[in-house]
Amino acid sequence: MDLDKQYNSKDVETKWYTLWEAKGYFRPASDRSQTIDHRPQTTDKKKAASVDRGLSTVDSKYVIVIPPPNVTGILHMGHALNSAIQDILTRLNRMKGVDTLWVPGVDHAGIATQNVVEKKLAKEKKTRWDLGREAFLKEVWKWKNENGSTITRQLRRLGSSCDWTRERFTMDEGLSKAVREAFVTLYERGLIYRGHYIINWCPRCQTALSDEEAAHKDMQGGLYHLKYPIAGHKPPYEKMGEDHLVVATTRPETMLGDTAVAVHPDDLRYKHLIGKKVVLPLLNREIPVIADAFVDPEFGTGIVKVTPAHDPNDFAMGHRHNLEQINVMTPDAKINEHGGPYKGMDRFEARKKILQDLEEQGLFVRRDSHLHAVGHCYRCETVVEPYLSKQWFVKMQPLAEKALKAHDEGKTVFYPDRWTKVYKNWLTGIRDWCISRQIWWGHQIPVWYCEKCSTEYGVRSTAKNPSTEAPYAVPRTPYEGIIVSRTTPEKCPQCGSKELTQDPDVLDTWFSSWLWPFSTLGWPEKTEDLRKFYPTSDLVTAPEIIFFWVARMIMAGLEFLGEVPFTRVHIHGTVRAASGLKMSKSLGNSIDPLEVIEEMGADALRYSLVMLSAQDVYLSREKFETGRNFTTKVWNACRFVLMQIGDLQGASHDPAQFEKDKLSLPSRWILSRFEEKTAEIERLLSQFGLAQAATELYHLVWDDFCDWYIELAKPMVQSENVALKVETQKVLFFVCERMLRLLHPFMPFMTEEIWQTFKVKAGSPVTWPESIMLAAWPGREKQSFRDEEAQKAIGLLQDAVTGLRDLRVRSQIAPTDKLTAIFVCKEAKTREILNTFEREVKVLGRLEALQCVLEFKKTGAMAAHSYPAFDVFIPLEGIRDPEEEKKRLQKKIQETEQWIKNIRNKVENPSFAAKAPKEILEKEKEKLADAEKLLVSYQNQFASF
RNA sequence: GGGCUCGUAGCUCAGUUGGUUAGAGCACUACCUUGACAUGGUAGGGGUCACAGGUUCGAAUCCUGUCGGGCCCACCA
Repeated sequence: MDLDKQYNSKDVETKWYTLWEAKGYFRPASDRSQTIDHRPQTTDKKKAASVDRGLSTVDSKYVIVIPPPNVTGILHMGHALNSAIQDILTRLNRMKGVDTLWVPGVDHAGIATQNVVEKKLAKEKKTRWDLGREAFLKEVWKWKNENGSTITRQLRRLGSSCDWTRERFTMDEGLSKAVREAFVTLYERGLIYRGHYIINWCPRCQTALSDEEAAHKDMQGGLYHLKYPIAGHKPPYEKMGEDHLVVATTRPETMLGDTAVAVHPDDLRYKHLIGKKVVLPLLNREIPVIADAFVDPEFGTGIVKVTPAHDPNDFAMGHRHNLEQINVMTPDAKINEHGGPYKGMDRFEARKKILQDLEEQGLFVRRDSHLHAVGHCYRCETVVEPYLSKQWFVKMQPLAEKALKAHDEGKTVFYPDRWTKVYKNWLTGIRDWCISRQIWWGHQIPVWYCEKCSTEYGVRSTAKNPSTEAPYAVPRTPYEGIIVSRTTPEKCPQCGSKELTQDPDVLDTWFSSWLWPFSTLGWPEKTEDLRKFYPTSDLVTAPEIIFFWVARMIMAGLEFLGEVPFTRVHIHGTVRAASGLKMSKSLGNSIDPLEVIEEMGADALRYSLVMLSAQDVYLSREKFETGRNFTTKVWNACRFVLMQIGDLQGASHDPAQFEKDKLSLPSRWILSRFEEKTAEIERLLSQFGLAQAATELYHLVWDDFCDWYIELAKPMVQSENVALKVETQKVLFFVCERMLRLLHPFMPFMTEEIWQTFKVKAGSPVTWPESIMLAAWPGREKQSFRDEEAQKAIGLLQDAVTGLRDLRVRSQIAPTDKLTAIFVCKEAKTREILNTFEREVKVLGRLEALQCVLEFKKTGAMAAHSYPAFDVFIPLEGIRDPEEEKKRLQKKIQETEQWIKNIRNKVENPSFAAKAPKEILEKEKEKLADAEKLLVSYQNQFASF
C-alpha cells in the first residue's frame, strides 16, 4: 500500500499507458459507452451542494490539432515539447469534464520518405527507375509498414494521450479521397492551374519545391564581373560602353542561357546602346540590349545579363520583352545541349570552366566577394536551382483574402499575439503555391491526359509563349484534353478515347496536411465526427511551421468548409541547443528525448521542458535535472503523507469535510494557499501560460507544501490530541490528493501511480474515478478556504523560525543544542499568535523553551534578530566575533535608514498623495512604520555592544 | 532592405495592466547523513535590471535613440 522508496519510472510508465489506452481513456468522453462521473464524490449531500463540481462545461468540446510528424521522423526535443504542451492541454480539458479529442497521425513526407527508400536501394546499386513506379511504391509501403510507426511509438513514451483509435496517415484511403476532393474542387473554382514558370528545383531530389521548401541561407559567394563585347567590335575590349559592357553575376554558368542584356531606360550612360546587340561570349550568340525599369542603375555597373530560364526576375523581364527562354540545365543540374562545349558538365564544374575560358579570352574582369542568400532544399540541403518547368499551382490570393477576413473578424487568435503580424504579412504578400512534385511517393495528381486529343500532357504543345498561362488568367473551363476527376476516368469525355495517361507527378505533402483538421474527421464525407468536432479548438505548433501549415490549414478550412479550422493558435518556442543553434542530428548537438526518459522518466522530461518553454528553449542535459529533482520531491512528499496517515478511515477529497473555523492555523493556511495558487494556475493556463503555471505549481508544492506544511504537520500528527492528529492527517491527505490532480496534466505517470495508492487508502464509502485522468480538475471549485488571518499568522511563524535558524548559524550554535529564545513583541496580537505556535516554533526552531514578553533588556551575551513585528533573542556562550556583528548591524542600520528615506520621499511628496491610489498609499505608510520599528530594534542592539 | 525578439546575480532565465527593499533554478560559501526526500535540509554571499535621454508622484516595466546578440521574411544581378 505504501510507495516504494524509489520511483521506478520505467515500469510505472508502461503499466499506466497500457491501461489508459486499453480502458479507452484517451477517447473523447462522448465516445465511451459508460459515462464517467468527473465529480468529486461526497457523502454529505448538503455540503456537496455548495461545492462547484466543475460540470458546467460538460457540453463543450475541446479538440486539439497535432502537427502530424513526418513518417520518417524520430522523436526530437521539438516534438517532445510540442507534445508535452498538447498533452497538458488535453488532459486538463478532459479533467474539466470537457469532451476532448486529440487525433494523432503522421504525414507521408513525400520527398523525405522517398529519399530514405532510394538510399536503401542505392546500397543494392539500384535506382527507382530500375524498379519502376509500381514496384518502387511497393517498396516504400513496405518500408512505411516496417518503420513508419517509430515516431508514434515514441510519442506514447512521452505519455501523449491521443486517441489512437482515430490515428490517421495522409496516404490513407480516406485522406487520399480528401486530397482528390480538394484538388478537383479548387480546379473547378479556377484556383488550380498548370503553368510554365521558374520554380525552386532540387537537383538531388529532382523535383520542384515550393517557396517555403527552399530555405534561404546567407552565403559568402562571388560576384563575377564579365565583359560582353558589343557586336561588331574586336578584341581587345578596353572601352566600357563603346566596345563592350560589363555585367555582374553570382552564377556565371547561367550565361549560357542569356538572351539579353538589360539597362535602366533612364540610364544616360547606356541609353545609346538600347536596341543594339552584344555578343554572348563563349557561345557567340548575338543578344539584344534592352531597357527595363527593374534594373537598378546604382548596383554594379547598372547592366544586367538576362537569363529568363534561370532566374525569376529575368523570367519576368523575358515576358515583358518577349525574350526566348533557354534552359541550359538538365534536371540533375548538368549543362544540357544548349550549353555547347559545356554540355554534360555539372553546374559548379561548368562555372569554373567558364570563368577560366573567359579569363583566357580576356573577358573576365574581377571577382568580388559577395554575401547573398542562396536557396537550399529543406530535405537534403542541396543548393536549389531556379528552374523553368511546367508545374501545377494553387492560386493563393483568393484563399488568403478569406483568411485575412476571418482574422479581422476575430476568428483566429494567435498566442502570443506577435505572431499575428508574421501571419498576416505572409498572407498579404502571398505567392502562388507550386504543388506538383516530380517524385513517386505521394498522392498522384488526379489529372488525366487524353492521348488522342491532347498531345504530350495536353497543354504543353499549345504553350509556345507561356505568358498566355499567366497565373491570374486562368481559363474558367477545363483545358481541352485534360480530365480532372475525383474518380479514375474510363474514357475521354471529348473524344471517347480510352487511352488516358495520368499526370505522373504527385502533390506536395502539405497539400494533404493542410486538410488535416477535417480530413482526419472524415471529410469529404459528412461524418458524425466532423459534425461534432469541427471546427476544433486549439492548434499548438512551432513558429517555423506557420507558413507551411498553419496558414494553409486556415485557408483550406475556410475554402472547403467555410469555417476556420481552429480558433486559437498557440506558438511555442523553438528548441535549440545551449549553443543557440537549432538542435539537429547532423550537428551532433541534439539530446535524445528517449535517453532522457530512460534516465529520468517522461514526467521529468515533460516538466523540465514546459518550465523552460516561456521563450525559445535552449537545452543542455543539466536542465532536465530541475524536473527530475521535482518529481523525486513529489514522490517523497507523497510517501511521507501515506506513512503519516496510517490507516486513517474516511480519507476523502471532499472539501466539504472541513469547517474552516475549526481547523488548526497551519491547515487553514495550506488550504488557503492551495486555493489561491490554484486560481492563479487556472488563470495562467487559460492564457496558455503553461511555463508560468508549471513554475507556480513547483513552488506551491516545494516551498509551501513540503518545506512548511509538512514540517508543521509533523508535530501535529504525533500529537496526543487525537482530534488534531486526525484533522491533520485528513488535511495532509486532502491537500496532497489535490496536488496530484493539479500536477497530473504535467506529470501524468507518477501522479497516477501515487493517486492509485491514495485511492486504495481512501477506501469505502468514498468512491473515486478509476483513474486520475478522469478525476476533476480542481481549478474551478468554489473558493471557500481563503484565509487572510491564517496567512498572516503563518507569515509570523515563518519569520520567527527563519530568524532563529539564522541566529543559530550566525552564532555558531550546534543544531542539536536546545535553546531558550525570548520573543519581544509590543503587540498583544503578535504575542498571542506566537504563543499559539509555541509547539511549532519549538520543533522547527529547535528550542527547549520560548517566552513572549512585552519588553526585554538585553543582558550579557545574547544574539538578536529583528523583524518589524518582533525581536528574537537567544543566549550565547560568547559572541564569536563582536566586530563582525557590529559591522553587520551597522550595515543593516544604514540599509534601513536608506529605505526609510526612500519611502519618506515618496509618501511625503504631495503629488504622490494626490495621485497614487489609496491602496498604494496605505501600503507605503505601513511599510514606513515597519521600517521605523526595525530601525529602532537595530539601534537598540547596536547600543548594547 | 523590412520585420520580430532578447540584453536582469558567475550561468540559464522569471518578472502580468508602471506601485513591497528586483526573484527563481543551477553554481558558490558555511553548517547538517534529523525516520519523506543528499535527486535532500538550513542559512548566507552575489545585481547601477546593456547604455543615454524622455514621460510620470513613481520606470526593470511605457516612449525615443545608441550599442550588442539571435531569429524570420525579401527576386537587386
